[in-house]
Amino acid sequence: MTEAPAQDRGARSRDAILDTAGELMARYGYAATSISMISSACGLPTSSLYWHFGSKDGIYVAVLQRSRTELLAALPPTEVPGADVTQRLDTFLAEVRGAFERHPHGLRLLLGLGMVQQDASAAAVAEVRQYRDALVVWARESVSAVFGLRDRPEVADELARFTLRTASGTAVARWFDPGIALETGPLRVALLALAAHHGVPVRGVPGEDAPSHGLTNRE
Amino acid sequence: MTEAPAQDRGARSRDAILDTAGELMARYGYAATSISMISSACGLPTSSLYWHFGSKDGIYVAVLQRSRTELLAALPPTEVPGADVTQRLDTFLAEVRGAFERHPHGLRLLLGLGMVQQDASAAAVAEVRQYRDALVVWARESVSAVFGLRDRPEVADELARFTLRTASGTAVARWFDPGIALETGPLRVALLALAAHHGVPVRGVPGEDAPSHGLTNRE
DNA sequence: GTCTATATTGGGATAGAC
DNA sequence: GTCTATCCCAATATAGAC
Repeated sequence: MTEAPAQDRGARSRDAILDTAGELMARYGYAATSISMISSACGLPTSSLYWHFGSKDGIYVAVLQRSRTELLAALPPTEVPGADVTQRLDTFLAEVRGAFERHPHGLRLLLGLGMVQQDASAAAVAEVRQYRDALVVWARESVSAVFGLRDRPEVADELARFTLRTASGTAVARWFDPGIALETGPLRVALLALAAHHGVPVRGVPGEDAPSHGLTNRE
Repeated sequence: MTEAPAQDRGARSRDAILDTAGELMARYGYAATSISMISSACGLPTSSLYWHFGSKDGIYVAVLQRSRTELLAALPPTEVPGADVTQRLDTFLAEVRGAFERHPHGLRLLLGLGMVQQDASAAAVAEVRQYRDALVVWARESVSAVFGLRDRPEVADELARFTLRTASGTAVARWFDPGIALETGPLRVALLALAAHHGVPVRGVPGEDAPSHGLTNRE
């Protein structure tokens, strides 16, 4: 048991490095996170970090890649089940809220590391953009499925942007107040109103209040 | 004319330092912006920076202070003129959009510098929070005036948070796409729907589409 | 794959002439 | 108030034993 299962040692160290690096970079940002911080936080010498990832930049790219993979896997599938719009919307929002809760690092990484431009390599910048793009595509397809917008791509775009802006803004607010959760209640009302505003058929038309499915999420 | 007007030299240098420091810190964040970067960008030696501000931290605090003052001065007053809700809302959103456009650094600074915690002094952290708090108070009072919510503070809180989340999220999106503007059109629809959802009397009740005042702001 | 030790650059900050 | 020159240290990165 103390004898590590053969060559797993390397993989476990790799994961440990990524864990602590992700944690620190999400908290302090890329530039403010030093190799020695990571090293002392995870217990491995700096040379091990370099052996595994080659450079600080390499660590950053690897952290982003893993975060992207995990977050996308945690996000609800773009084919949302449900009979009508409000049902699908509630399912969708509940899952988004859950993913946002369980993976607080994703957006933080994009925020803190997004400010790179200068010292980051081309690979790093590319990975940041890919992360962002993946979220945009996911959001567009999801709202498209929820509201049935296959033939109204501009509307799907607008709703997706709106959802992502809210999520990003909440991630920012979280810096000041770590306890803050994604407020799906107001977002729900807003998305339904926006859809209706564009003439998208919605059963629970605004005017009559939306039924509270226990999703109102006010403190 | 080449002879500087007496003792103004110092003040002009001070402003120049704050200008370039603000620019750089908004772009790269606090940690990634070095003294030498600022020095060579504004043409003054590092010793001048230290003479004026004492430390990198001092520069940061001064930048934040000035940005806060300027942004708050540029934001619309919390007493919004207008006969009915939609009129006041349109005025309000137009001014917010304008301020957001003309002062792109404010939120960027809060984002990039917000990630400080570790190397920033207590004064710096305090200034960040004061900046944030000032924006929160302004937003709350503004929406309160727009929607007439003096007796519904929780509703004013929710609308204010929602507005700020959207603005923050847009500031984040701007990192990837510098051209992006605050989308007041969807925000307008959302705020009206949220108000109506809470039973706040609104003349242009949702269901009948809101009149486009040329504010729809879709690309 | 992991360790100790180290090379080397660039960072923040200061001294002191002008 | 501004300049040149410099100190000190932390940061990235590498060498080579184990």
